[in-house]
Amino acid sequence: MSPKPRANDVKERLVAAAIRLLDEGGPEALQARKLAAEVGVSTMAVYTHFGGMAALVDEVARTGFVRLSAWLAEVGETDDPVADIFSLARTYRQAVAEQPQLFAVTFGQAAPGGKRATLSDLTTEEGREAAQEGLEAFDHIVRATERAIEAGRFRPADKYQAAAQLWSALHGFVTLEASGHFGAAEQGIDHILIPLGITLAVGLGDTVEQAERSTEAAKAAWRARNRNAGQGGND
Amino acid sequence: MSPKPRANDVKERLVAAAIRLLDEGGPEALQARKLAAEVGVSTMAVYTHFGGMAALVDEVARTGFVRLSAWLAEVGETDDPVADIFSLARTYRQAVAEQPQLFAVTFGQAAPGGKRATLSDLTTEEGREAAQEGLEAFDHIVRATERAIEAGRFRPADKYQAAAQLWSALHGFVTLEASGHFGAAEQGIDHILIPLGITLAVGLGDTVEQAERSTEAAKAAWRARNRNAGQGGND
DNA sequence: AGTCCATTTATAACAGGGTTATGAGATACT
DNA sequence: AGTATCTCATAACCCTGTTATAAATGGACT
Repeated sequence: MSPKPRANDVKERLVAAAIRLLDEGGPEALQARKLAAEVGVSTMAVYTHFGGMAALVDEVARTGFVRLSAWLAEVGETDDPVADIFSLARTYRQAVAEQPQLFAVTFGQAAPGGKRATLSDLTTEEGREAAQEGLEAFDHIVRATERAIEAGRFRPADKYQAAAQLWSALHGFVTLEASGHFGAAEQGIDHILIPLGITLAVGLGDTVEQAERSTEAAKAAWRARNRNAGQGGND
Repeated sequence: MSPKPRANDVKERLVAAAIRLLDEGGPEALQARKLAAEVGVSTMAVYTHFGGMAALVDEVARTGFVRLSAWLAEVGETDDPVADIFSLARTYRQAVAEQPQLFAVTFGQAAPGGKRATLSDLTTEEGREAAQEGLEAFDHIVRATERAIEAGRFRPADKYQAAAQLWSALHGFVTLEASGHFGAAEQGIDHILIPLGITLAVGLGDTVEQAERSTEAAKAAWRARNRNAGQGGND
């Protein structure tokens, strides 16, 4: 509705176009000339707004973290914190599965700039206040872990350390799956991710029975959510 | 001792130079002209021996898997399979910590070619025979897991699925640590990797006491191994 | 030994990227 | 209105992957 685009509207459109081209054509599609053509400006726009391709890619990576956080935020809290952890995991995996190229950049896998949002000493009292963008995603796991501890499902423990364990496992599974291991989608989830979640929950203090019940609860919540959202689930 | 280099000796020297430049200067140092200058040939060598930079990078990635496998193979088998799993994890992490750039390429994080050794359906009976290079590393984890199950430390389970859980967690920790999360080396190991290992072992059927004893055994073995090898441990 | 053929290699050019110099246009403020 | 600043298009520059071409090398066969 704006014939004359606003001042830094170009900036946002460049990032949007970058993500679009990235998803469609992979990292090689992230080219200044292609971006400029897509948005309808010259390559100079990249330099006036970002200073170079590296900074633009950094912004794309940051956007990935923001989207992941937003997605995880949509996972509400129920009275079963372990089920919530499963739901977070499923959502985390779903985000990466839907936009693998974007999150490959976000997780620093293809960023040429090399500068990535480091969470530094997340598990120590100190460096945690230096909360960057990426920390928000981790915080969702931390909070659910905290509730699991408070509810007695997990043994008393440092919530950050316990959450870091869950995050490591989840991130590893998602990364390996995105790299092509673990085969088709449902297979990886049913054969590895869910058993992995049960293993971790039990190892952190839950009972096998309760953990399995929580996976069923999370599955039901997932199905209900997809039905409402009307998303043609690709997994 | 060979004044005149053999025929495809250039090929090996190119890969060696690539790994050297990669470790020293990061992915940006992987340039045809720099490689050629380093080896003392023209850039044509890259094309006669590999067909292009993409294939050369693939070879570098493959070399990473080979080195990882070789390193894991050095971890012997003791009568404590859970301790062996800890030792494998420590070794896996050590390899990545010592050559982060190489394994960033190996794990497909920076490969522009996009073609990576996919392990496909590792957890199904079928696709496992299509054993690629990278499978050897995974096999070490599978075998240790199998022994843990046979020894009664882990509950009876599909060894591939259980090993895939361990691999996911380990790979996730290593990846996140290499990205700068989890802070300094010892911190990440003591605060996250070891507790994560205990959590997984317990979740798979081990007792807390036995799992903790195995971590101590693995620590002792690690110290003894570093003493003998005389490696100035950076972790 | 001499000749032929395949492979390897160097040189030089091409193509496609990121980046920069420069000036024109637009925008905002006085 | 005038001026300063920001934004952007044009055109060039440099660097990197790649390729065309021909020289050189080395082995195989007669």
